[in-house]
Amino acid sequence: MLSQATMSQPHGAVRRFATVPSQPVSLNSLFGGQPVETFEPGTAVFWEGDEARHVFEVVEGALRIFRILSDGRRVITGFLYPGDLLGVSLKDQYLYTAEAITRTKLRRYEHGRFQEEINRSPELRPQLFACLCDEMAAAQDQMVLLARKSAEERVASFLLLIARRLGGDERQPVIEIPMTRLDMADYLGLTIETVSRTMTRLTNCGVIAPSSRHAMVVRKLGKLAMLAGEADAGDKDALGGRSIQQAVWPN
Amino acid sequence: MLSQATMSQPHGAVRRFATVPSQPVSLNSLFGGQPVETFEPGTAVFWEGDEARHVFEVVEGALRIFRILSDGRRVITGFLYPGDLLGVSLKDQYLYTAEAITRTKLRRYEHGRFQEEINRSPELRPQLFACLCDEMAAAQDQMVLLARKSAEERVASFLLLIARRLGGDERQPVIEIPMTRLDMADYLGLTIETVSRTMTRLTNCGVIAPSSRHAMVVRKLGKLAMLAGEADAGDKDALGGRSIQQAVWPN
DNA sequence: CGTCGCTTTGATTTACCTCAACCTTGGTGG
DNA sequence: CCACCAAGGTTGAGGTAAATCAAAGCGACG
Repeated sequence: MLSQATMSQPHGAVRRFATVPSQPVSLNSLFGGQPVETFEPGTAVFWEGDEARHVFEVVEGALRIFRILSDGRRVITGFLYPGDLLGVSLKDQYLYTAEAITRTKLRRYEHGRFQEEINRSPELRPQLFACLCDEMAAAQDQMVLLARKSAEERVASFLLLIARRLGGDERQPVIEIPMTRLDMADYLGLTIETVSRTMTRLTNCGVIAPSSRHAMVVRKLGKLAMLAGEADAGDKDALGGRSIQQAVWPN
Repeated sequence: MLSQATMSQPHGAVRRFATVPSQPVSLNSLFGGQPVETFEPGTAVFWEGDEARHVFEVVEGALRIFRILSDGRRVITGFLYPGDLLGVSLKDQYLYTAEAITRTKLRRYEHGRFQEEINRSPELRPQLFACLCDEMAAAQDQMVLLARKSAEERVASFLLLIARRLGGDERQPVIEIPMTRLDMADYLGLTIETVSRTMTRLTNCGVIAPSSRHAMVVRKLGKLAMLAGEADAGDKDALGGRSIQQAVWPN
């Protein structure tokens, strides 16, 4: 819904679409001429295993990217927002399904031509490379979350990610959560019940204050960061910087 | 980076160092002229947060790639073997620590020059791109494993990955496992005890037969694949192919 | 106003973790 | 050559976080 972009997320691409100055060639500007296509909530843009014919740019809305195990277990490997690119990872088949969460608008670019453009432009290449690296970094964060974090830390990490993404630097950001509890659960490797209980607990602690089912105010951003287990911890607002290695830490 | 890439499905590119034909320019051939450096078991090649000055090629041995949470929890995000590249992922800081598991030999390339070479060569570029994509695919497999698989499925998946990697197509591959149980546990998001118990169970079922602490024979590859929960399931030998889209599929 | 999908809350179960003891292996030195 | 030791690995008993099972609350929409 909101049109801000940038959050290194699996499959995402970063890049701010809205505020492109026009002259400089950016990845997103590539899509400028393409017609906008609309996808209703719950509809798939493509399926895992489909031949990978296009690259997409998210113009508006939100999508989930997921894979499904043979017995139905679903794993959401990422969410996409305006400005993100979709389907860049090549191979000749898509390796995940992409589905619209809200009503979503996309621009499409033929895969081969996309590759050509990238190849041709020495400006675009490093941008794409940087995108992939952000994506890789996000994937690693997610592996850390899934491998070693508790339910509370997972939910807190998720909310924090969203808050930083579209809450900007505000101390008590209002955040929109377009996805359902089931989406969150499948992203965080939990069940809906556990997600729900954890959110309730966060509410009772005064860390968050829900305004509707899909929106809330983060009242204690610093506390949320602490709960997320990311070692930045400062009580007020965290500096986005990835702070590393402090083996021992009070607080 | 290119860390866990190799572990998944050899997409061909950049893999195996040994079988490079010599004339054609390959990513690995770039490192040809560089001197070989040796790292003793347990020593770090670089630390998370270090300024990313070099890209490395693994010539011999095995490494672990990991991150550590503030309270000491460790997550191994990948293992590297001969032919793999390390540190490709840019940013200006390494975002994980790389440590030798066995005595390891590496070749080093200065980061900036590596970038230049890549930029210059229209042959190398797609190779690097393919590498990153393999890596991304592997990261996603790992997310699926961590988010939704049981302990048994995790261990089975891990053994299967190794078996396919260095066991070739044999039906009862002999596999070497250079890492300790703790490494496996931190890679699979489990504890050593659970890994140990699970391996014992697999042994009792006749699926594997340990020959030493760090080597074993996989006696029932098909069964292992089934236990790994990867939907290939066939009772005999699985076709390495990634089977996809089972949304609706009798199997 | 009733129905349907999503969410919350509660009671119970369970897979995995934790704690603790013991066993194996490989290296070292007497 | 064997006794000893330390590090890594296995096995067992018990605890717990999260899953599962079950029931109700809450909106939105026809």
